[in-house]
Amino acid sequence: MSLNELDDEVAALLGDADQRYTSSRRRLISALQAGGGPLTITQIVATDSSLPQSTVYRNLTILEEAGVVTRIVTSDDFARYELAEKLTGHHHHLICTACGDVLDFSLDVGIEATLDSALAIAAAAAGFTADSHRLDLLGTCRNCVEA
Amino acid sequence: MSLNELDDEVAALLGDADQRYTSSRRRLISALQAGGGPLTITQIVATDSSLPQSTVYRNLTILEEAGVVTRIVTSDDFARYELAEKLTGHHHHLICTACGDVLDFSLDVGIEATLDSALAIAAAAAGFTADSHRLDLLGTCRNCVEA
DNA sequence: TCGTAAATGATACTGATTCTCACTACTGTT
DNA sequence: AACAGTAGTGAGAATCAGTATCATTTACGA
Repeated sequence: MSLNELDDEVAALLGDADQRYTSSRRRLISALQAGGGPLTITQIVATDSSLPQSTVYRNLTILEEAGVVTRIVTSDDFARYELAEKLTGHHHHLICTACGDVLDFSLDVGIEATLDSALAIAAAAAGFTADSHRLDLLGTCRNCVEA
Repeated sequence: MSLNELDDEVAALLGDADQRYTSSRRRLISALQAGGGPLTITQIVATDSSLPQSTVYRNLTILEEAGVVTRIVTSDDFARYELAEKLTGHHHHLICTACGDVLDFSLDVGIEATLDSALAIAAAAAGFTADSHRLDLLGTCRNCVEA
């Protein structure tokens, strides 16, 4: 998705939620797109220091409610945000247990399909209504292995 | 695993970590086993009110370092703990996005194997050293669907 | 039994996140 | 183009799950 298409899509989603696509929110989206993976609030503010922390927190909450971004929680103390799968496509995360960094990766479509049907069966057995799945790989990233 | 076998295993793991298997820790393990899924600190204290909160926090940290329990973080504000997979076997979680509750489920061994090999390939491609995977199903539990 | 080290638990503290609120910037109307 | 009304902003205060402190208690080994 090009930056323009992304912008249009974000504008539409915000419009549906009766929210404006303000300059702060544009800069936030732009920082997230440049990030190449989920970012912490600290990373976002470091990327674009014109964004005050309170604005980042507030707008990420609004963007999440509008379905534009997704909040990712790992085991460390910092929440991370990335563009929603609606915008970037379905993917998973490599979570480094040493430094906390998170990278994206995708699986073969066939495997996703196999998984989805197995999960649907398991969910039904528990009387659970499934919305989505979340698959993360925990380990050590290239940088931390070398260190 | 019976309660006695579990006790022996926990005692061994704590011994390896130069930690004692004290009465507080026994009660903690017992509460976690009775829980049938990951529990929050609040739930643990509610289950066994003789356990002070600070002791629960401290001992869960120690038990996690000893490999006896695992800390689970979902999107709500409360960490949850469950017995480590070493003790209960590999499994996954159904996470209710309405009430935050977490239930256990398992997948067919064949599907786990397929998944593991696909993940190994993806990890290698990213220069990532994989330790384990985490697969959760997000949705609405039976109670919340009815409500 | 004694001495030492570990565990306990009430309480104080920390820090990520959320809330508050006076101020600013839009948007649509006349 | 000025106006009124509404939404967004951002600095600082408040919140609260989780962690650290430390005097007291408990348990192990000699």
